[in-house]
Amino acid sequence: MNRKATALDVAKLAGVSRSAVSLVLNGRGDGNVAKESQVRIREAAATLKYTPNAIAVSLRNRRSRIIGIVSDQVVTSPFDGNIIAGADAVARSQGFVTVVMDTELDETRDESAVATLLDRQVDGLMYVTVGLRPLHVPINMLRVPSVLANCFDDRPEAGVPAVIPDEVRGGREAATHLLELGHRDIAFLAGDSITPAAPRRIQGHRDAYEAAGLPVRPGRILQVGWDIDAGFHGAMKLLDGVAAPERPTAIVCANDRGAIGVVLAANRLGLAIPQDLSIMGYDDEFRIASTMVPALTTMALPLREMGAAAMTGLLRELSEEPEDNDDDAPGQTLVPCRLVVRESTGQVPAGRA
Amino acid sequence: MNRKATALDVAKLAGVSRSAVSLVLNGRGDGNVAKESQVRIREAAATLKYTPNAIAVSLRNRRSRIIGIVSDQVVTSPFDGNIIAGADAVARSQGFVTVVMDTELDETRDESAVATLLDRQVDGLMYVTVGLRPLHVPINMLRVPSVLANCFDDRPEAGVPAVIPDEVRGGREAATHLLELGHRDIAFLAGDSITPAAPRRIQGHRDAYEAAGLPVRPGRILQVGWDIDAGFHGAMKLLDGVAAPERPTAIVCANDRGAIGVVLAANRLGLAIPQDLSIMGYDDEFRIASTMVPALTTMALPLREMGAAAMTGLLRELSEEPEDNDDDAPGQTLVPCRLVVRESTGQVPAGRA
DNA sequence: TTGAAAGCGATACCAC
DNA sequence: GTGGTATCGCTTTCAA
Repeated sequence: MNRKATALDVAKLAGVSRSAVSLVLNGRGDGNVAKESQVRIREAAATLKYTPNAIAVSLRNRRSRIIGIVSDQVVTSPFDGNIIAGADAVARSQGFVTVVMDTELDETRDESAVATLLDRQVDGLMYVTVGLRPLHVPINMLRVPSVLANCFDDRPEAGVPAVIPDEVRGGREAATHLLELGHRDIAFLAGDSITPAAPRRIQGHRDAYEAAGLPVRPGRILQVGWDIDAGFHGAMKLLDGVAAPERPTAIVCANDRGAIGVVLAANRLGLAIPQDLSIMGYDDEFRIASTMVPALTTMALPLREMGAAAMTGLLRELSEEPEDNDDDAPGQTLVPCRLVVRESTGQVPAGRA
Repeated sequence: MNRKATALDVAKLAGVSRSAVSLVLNGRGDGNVAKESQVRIREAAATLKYTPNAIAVSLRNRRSRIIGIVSDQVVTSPFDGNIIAGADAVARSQGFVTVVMDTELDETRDESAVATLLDRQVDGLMYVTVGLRPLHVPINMLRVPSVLANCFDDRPEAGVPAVIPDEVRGGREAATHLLELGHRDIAFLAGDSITPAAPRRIQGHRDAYEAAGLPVRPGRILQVGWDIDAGFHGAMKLLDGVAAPERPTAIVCANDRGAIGVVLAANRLGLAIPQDLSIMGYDDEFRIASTMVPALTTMALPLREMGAAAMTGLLRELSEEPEDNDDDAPGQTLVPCRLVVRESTGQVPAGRA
């Protein structure tokens, strides 16, 4: 198997021309090529293990069936890889291949990554980020159909459709879950105010309280950060040395890592979960939330769905392109989060309802 | 900017032929093209924002400057993404682009992923896995220069070079760190016996004891699994209801997640870390080990280095290929792990030395 | 020093 | 029905 077989090799072996080979192997044989020849061509292709040279096909057709994915740090970081997985699954199911380029958070590489991808004649582009955030869309992305996943254009005039999680609703449903368990004094350990996810989740939290006709107790919403130690210290501030009646009966964290910190703190203080304190995470991080002790109730981000939705929209745009109708501009698509109830949340302690 | 500029457009604008454009833009202008024309060509290229069509170049040169990366679940899972990051950095620095295809652990997709990549005319292939493991190398990988990262050929006759972490040494150095702190009764919560990492780390652990002339206490090596709950239950087995003199003074975990479980258990039992118990993780997982409370001492896997080493070797093979000399077959390259000392390990408690 | 021409491998139109 | 041929964009001889 020295060199790959070409269409010409197949044609020779089958005793026909390469045009015939092309037609038959692309399913347009009937009505153009004699049945008999078709069989011979297929046999020849099989014996030679012929597969078309995708590069040549791309050059000829001026489309590569490649979707370029630019990621800020999805590959490097442990987060949000399922966005790419979801996108790739959809792409693959339609005969597309995805090419991922990770800029490792170096924004100066954005344009060059897009340029490289464009030079490779990608048919479309997707930009994926770790964590919801505004994005300064690389100008060259506008040259081909594009979509944003987990981020949105920082210029209002937009133009590039975005698929993002419905964070407000997620925050609302998280709070609602706890309110339904009888909790009234719920603390919220948010990430930071820089990323849009935290304020949106907080907004949802407030919405839930409002819908229940209850006031959010002052000082119950703290922006502490996204890591284990942030959750730990935030929880200590809320719980350590505080008399039981003054303690929140539940803590919602900005993510599962923060929740780990809260559990760590609760363990140290001798508080039982969920009997003394209910704890919720956010993200449903793979093999973190489900394996915690106790297993974490959490709000799962719809990562796969987001990736799939973004890719589906992009591929649709690709196939519709000839018409070039902008009137169905999708703008932002909000994908709902999923509440996953496990063991870390329970009924409010007696006397605190 | 409707269609991208081609070499012909540049040639017209500069008033020369496309051959001249090609020569100049590929650095072989001197001695072939008049200085004056060279300037005009460069100017024309700049004004037209000309960049060569990579697809056409690939077809013509019969090499794509693309390295295909097949991953079992590196993209999807939160682990080991830095192998790809390290590999990509090296590839990019040499003008190559990497294309990642993730099979999501579906081995039946291995061959088709390789075939797809081969159809795209990749110049080389890399297979990357999450966690060290033997790999049934897809047969078609042998058609182009290839390399394995974090895995190794399950058939001894091999042929495909592999870059893997030096797990035995890692286990040894972890144990040595604790022995140097005076610990004599060290427990090892290993993952499972299916993946080769656990037994190798255990081997290193035993080696360290042997080198120190000490016996490993029976029952101190438990294979419990890789997750938080595994570490928790393993630790409870070792610690709960056990009198202080009979408790191990240190616990080494197969990974950082297990260590989280051990800390959780220790907190519940009222044991202070590291005063009562030293705990070590393994992996130095991003924003886990460093943000734990207390911050975890851990054995960092050399992920970036592995990826970089694998890609460096692969690219070298690509450039050497003409000679086709197998005599420098690299076989397996072992990359050392890095001990990261933080707060979870300390001197052995008084009286337990 | 320059430009014309031959491919790289596949597709699709158009005569036959 | 069939096969010749132009074309995609670029590189690289080879004449002029």
